[in-house]
Amino acid sequence: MESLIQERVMKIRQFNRFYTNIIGLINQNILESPYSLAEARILLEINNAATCTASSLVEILQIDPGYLSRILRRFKKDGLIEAVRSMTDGRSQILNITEKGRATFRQLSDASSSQLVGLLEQLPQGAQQILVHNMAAIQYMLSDKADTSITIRRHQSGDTGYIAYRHGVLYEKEYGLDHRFEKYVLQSLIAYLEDPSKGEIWIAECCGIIVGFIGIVEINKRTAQLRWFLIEPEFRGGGLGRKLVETVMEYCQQKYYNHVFLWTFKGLDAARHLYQSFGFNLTEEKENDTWNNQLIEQRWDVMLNAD
Amino acid sequence: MESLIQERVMKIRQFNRFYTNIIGLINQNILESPYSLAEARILLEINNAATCTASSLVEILQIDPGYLSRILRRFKKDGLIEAVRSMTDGRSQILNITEKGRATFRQLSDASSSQLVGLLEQLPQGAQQILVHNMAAIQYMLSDKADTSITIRRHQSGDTGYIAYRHGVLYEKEYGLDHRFEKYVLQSLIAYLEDPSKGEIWIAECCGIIVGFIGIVEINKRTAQLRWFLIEPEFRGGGLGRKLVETVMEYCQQKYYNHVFLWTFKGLDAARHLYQSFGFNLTEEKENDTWNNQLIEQRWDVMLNAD
DNA sequence: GCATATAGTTGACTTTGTCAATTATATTGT
DNA sequence: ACAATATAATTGACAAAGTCAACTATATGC
Repeated sequence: MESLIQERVMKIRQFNRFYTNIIGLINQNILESPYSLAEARILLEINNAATCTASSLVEILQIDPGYLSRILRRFKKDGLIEAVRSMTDGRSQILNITEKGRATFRQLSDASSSQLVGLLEQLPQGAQQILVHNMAAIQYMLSDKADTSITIRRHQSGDTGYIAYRHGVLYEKEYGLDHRFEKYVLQSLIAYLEDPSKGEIWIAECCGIIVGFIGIVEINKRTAQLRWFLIEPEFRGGGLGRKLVETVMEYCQQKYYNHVFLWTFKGLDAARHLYQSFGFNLTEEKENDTWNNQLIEQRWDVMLNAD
Repeated sequence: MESLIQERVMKIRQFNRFYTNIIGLINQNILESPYSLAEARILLEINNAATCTASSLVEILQIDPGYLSRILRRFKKDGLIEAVRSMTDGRSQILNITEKGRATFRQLSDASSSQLVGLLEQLPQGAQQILVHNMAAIQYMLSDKADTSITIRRHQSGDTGYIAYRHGVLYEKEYGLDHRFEKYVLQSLIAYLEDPSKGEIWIAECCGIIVGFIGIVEINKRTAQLRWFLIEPEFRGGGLGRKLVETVMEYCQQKYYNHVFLWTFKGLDAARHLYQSFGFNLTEEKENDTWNNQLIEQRWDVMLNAD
């Protein structure tokens, strides 16, 4: 566990070194201009901000006030900005960009844009989109307002396909199951879609990505089968499984099912503990003869008290 | 089209500003140490490289030779590195990190690691993984050795689920189709999985991400139906559709199918042109009565010459 | 073996950034 | 009302970071 986070840290640091170079590359043309990186950054801020004072720049850009003062003096001398004393506070002065300043800013901006366009054009359209999307995801996750909690929602279009997709990929990797298992999962999902009112699917999402799911289908008025329970490997061991089973069991109570069962494979210790803690008992074991003879299937049942 | 790339450039620049701050945050503790960022970077390079000379550092780190020389002098004085004249080239000297240098490096490294651990620990395990994964993807796509070409492969476990998933999501968004359509797609996929030898699925991937697919199923010895043809919106208009249809048509020739047909929806002009260019003719039109009465379904057929 | 190239160093310099002191205005508590 | 304190912006003095050209020593090509 400790080495897992160390590995991630290593990868992030590697990315940081890599991306520092990329940023350096993109900023190169600014370094070739008569303005420094800091100056360009200041001009950008003055250009974009509605109202801007030296002290607000100090705060936003974490820059030394003295240093800033001199840069602003140069900007004024060059006619890029104008400073007018604030009406409400005689100490501070509002910084406004001039037409010339705007032009200069645009020039700097265009130069670094064309650098970026060059970088993007080496990628096909779709890959560009993926790149930008990945950046947005990183930005979101590292921003303080990121909601990295796991949310659970009901079924939406495409979910059944996604469930089959992840079952296919993960059960092949973990148990060597092939297309026959894939077909079996698809069939079970069709049974649900025949009459969605006779069942439900819950999808757990984190940062817009599906990280786990669970479902229930009615077998008869009092009996329901728990199905399609899967947590993405990276999200296991964090209590998400318990949360999903809880959600299902509550639903069953509401629907007055007094008997719930499920089929699983032998050997999943974490899952066994989870089922046991909800009162499930092992009721049947059989060798799997269609997908993989090594696998032992287990049936677990629980009776719910009417209360 | 032009504004699309401009928008991406804007987003990347925003990410760059954001990430520059993140990197600054992580490097903060190095700035608090008696070594500068550049010095830490140099020490890292000497520590990691098998053999290292001043000139190799100049090239890797793009640093001024004079500046580097002085930094190395200080490192030698502090006992962090040792320089021995190269056997093979009397001009250059091999830089070796000493035990003390390694300790110093580890200290700097640990400090910035702990900063990163703090950042990571605000995220759940799985989200950490997603973050690192996104970074790796960016790094891969922007590196010169990135293969951003689109590759086409055959069916693997999970693909049918993925096909259903994307159909469900995109056909709901684009045509408002609901779970009944989702079920229809699943059913068609099951028919394929019943006997995978009577059909085939091709998956187009870019940078490890599925960006489109197509399939074929045998109807009888001489007739096959083209199915599950979908290109992710961002990857449309780049010739991928043609490439996929081509792949299918070649397969049909090999299998001696002389008649291929498909069902599609009216109004997809790009698709119509594509089908026509492969010799397909519109043979049937009917209102769709199960999913959406607004939609007109079309059947297209083509006879292949035996050659 | 001479011209040229490369590895590394040094001196002189510019740019970039920091820190404390200073002036002018604003705010707060009594 | 006004003294104490806080904030906005500037300035001088300085330190750190980085650049450039000149220089020494060794290597390489013709």
